[in-house]
Amino acid sequence: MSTSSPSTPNADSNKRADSVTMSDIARLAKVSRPTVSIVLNERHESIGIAEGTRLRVLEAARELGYRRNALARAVKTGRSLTLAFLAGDPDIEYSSRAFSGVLDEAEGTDYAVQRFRLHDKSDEDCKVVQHCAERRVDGIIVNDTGLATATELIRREFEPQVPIVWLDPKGPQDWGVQVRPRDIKGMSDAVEHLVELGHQRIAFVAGIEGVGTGVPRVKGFRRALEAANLDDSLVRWTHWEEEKITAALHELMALPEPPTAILCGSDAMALLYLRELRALGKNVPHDVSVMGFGDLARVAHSDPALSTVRVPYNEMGREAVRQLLAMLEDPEMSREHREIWFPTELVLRNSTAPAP
Amino acid sequence: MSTSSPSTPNADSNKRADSVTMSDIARLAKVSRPTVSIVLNERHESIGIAEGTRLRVLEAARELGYRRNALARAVKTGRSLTLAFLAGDPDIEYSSRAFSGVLDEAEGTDYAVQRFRLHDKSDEDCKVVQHCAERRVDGIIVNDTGLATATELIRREFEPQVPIVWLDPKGPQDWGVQVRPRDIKGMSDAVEHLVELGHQRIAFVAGIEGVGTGVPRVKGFRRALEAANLDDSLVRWTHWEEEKITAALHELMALPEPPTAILCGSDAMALLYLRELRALGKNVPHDVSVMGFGDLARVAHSDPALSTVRVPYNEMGREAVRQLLAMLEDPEMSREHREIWFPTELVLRNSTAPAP
DNA sequence: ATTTCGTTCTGTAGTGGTAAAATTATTTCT
DNA sequence: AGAAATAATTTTACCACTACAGAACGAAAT
Repeated sequence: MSTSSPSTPNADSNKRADSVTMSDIARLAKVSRPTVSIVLNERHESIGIAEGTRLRVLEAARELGYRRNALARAVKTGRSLTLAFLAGDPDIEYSSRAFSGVLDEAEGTDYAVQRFRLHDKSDEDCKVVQHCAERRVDGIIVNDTGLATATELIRREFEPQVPIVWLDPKGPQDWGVQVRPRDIKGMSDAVEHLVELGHQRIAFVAGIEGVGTGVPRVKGFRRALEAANLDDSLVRWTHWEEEKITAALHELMALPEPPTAILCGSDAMALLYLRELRALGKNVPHDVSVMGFGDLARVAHSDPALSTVRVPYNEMGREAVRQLLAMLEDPEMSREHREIWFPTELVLRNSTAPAP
Repeated sequence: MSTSSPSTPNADSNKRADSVTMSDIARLAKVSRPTVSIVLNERHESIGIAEGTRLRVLEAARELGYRRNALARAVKTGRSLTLAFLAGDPDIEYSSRAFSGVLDEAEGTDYAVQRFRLHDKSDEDCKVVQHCAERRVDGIIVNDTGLATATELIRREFEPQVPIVWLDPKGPQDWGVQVRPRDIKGMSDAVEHLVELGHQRIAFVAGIEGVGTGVPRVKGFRRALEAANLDDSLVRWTHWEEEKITAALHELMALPEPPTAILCGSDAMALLYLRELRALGKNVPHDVSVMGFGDLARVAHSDPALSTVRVPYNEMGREAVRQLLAMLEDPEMSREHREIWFPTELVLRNSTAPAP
């Protein structure tokens, strides 16, 4: 047998440095492995372990520098103590703020968070979702999925086994647990603020017609203007392309009776308009008031500082985790269809002023 | 094939997550469990499985909707196929850009990424690091650790078992694999640019003296000014507090011979100065040139658009993963002390102009 | 026909842990 | 003191999977 073994040098280097196991502790503390398990998981309340033994095990664990093996544990218990956060690129502020909230809330629990990136391209997303499934995550938070196919993909893969929370999903959805901002209310608050300032001609420039956050925001816009008996015809859809966004502004300002206030579908758009209006020789806020939506960190430092509607992404991320944990506690909760609404907040800075 | 009955193979959900296992496939395909393992892991090249058997297993797996259990696999193989990314808050753009690169590069491999948050508070970080250790991650990327204690904590926990890559560590470090930007070169490039524009009085406002990124950047600043035979005395340290940053600007501009160009330790500071200089009635860039450092996404849209030094965080994140994977391939590499330097790039926009 | 060989597959024994039943040790009660 | 009750451990089994030795089989070589 050992006469002609191929001399591969993988004899010991191939094996990963094997860490300390419960068996090692058991040997040192002169107890059985399950005893170690009971002690280290603090199940001695219900099982009963002599104090002396307990301390001996603890001491042995400390001495050997033992770290629990969450993987092995997960195999047996069927719970990986891992949550998945599926979203687009991490350097988009909306999703990173939500993610920050997720980490906030996950901290202090035993859950770790795995980050997966969605692409809105169904074949790549399919792989990501499978990858996620193979990890046996206990719960899933999905943020920022524009594509209906991804939604369906995720649903098919995980429902009803794995609880899912939809964080600010882009469209309406008649199933699952959803955490959403009160976009309608947020926008109508913004309109009311402008109306109070005496504005009569108010425009709203949104993203893609009929899709995403624009829909409820336009609804809020129209609702508030109707309530104030004002013209709600100044809605423009732009597809988020910078040229089209700029074109929309130029078109509005070239109107015989141009708007005295412009609401933007996003903060990014509002920042662009601040610059663009300056280029047009308009003073914000004295000639035109501008408001954004979202309250990105940077809009507090624009010039003028942007008035906007704060969407509490961070808190929403926290809530998503809370919901998930509740569903893990009580599987019955997973079956319910729930929508949790988060209030937005009017943030008034210097880009809004009384109508000229 | 497509006429398979929609019969659910496992009993009603009395048990929590009873997913399909290899045993189920083995039963259906009438082979043993190891055979299934060989087929599904595509080890048939070296083991040898008849094509008919292989297809039968594959078909059975498809029919049952099998998903590999990465956890169980990890327990046996000792590799979790998971990387950890330790950093501060995810909504800091620097770290989220690096994280984006990490995800870019991890995609397409079998590795998933777990995100842990560091706090620069040693007791909380200690818990995080332990948590991370329990997950048996295969490799670790650490970004943005200001505190030396965290560095030491991580080192003690994981070295030399688990390969670590330090992504833009804040201080010098004589061990481990480090991925760093060429701060010195970046700053001296910036100075050279200003010198070419005819500036003679150039100031640099940095963060905390002797700590972090300010150190190499000041070095680059001094080096370039010396080379140009210019005064390098206009260095100010501010501790990153907004009032102190502003105070530094006022102090500089009140000088008998105020600087005609100001280099900032960060983009955020530069944006603040843009606003502050406008308030002082100065025109940027005609009266004063301003440059940032980092190239945050938003500085392209400031007014004027900020000239800055791009730090390729995304690419650095990618490199960190590549380094980690290389170390996992060849454990010998983990022992080396390596520094990988990434070139910065001068990004010239509209906040710099010839000296008045 | 026997040996040799290679392919294809299975049996067995892990991996590190947990759960529950079974066993042993220690009290308590009569 | 002996039985019963209780506490403290251990034994056994299992989780889903992988590694490896070796068995079963047929084909080629002798």
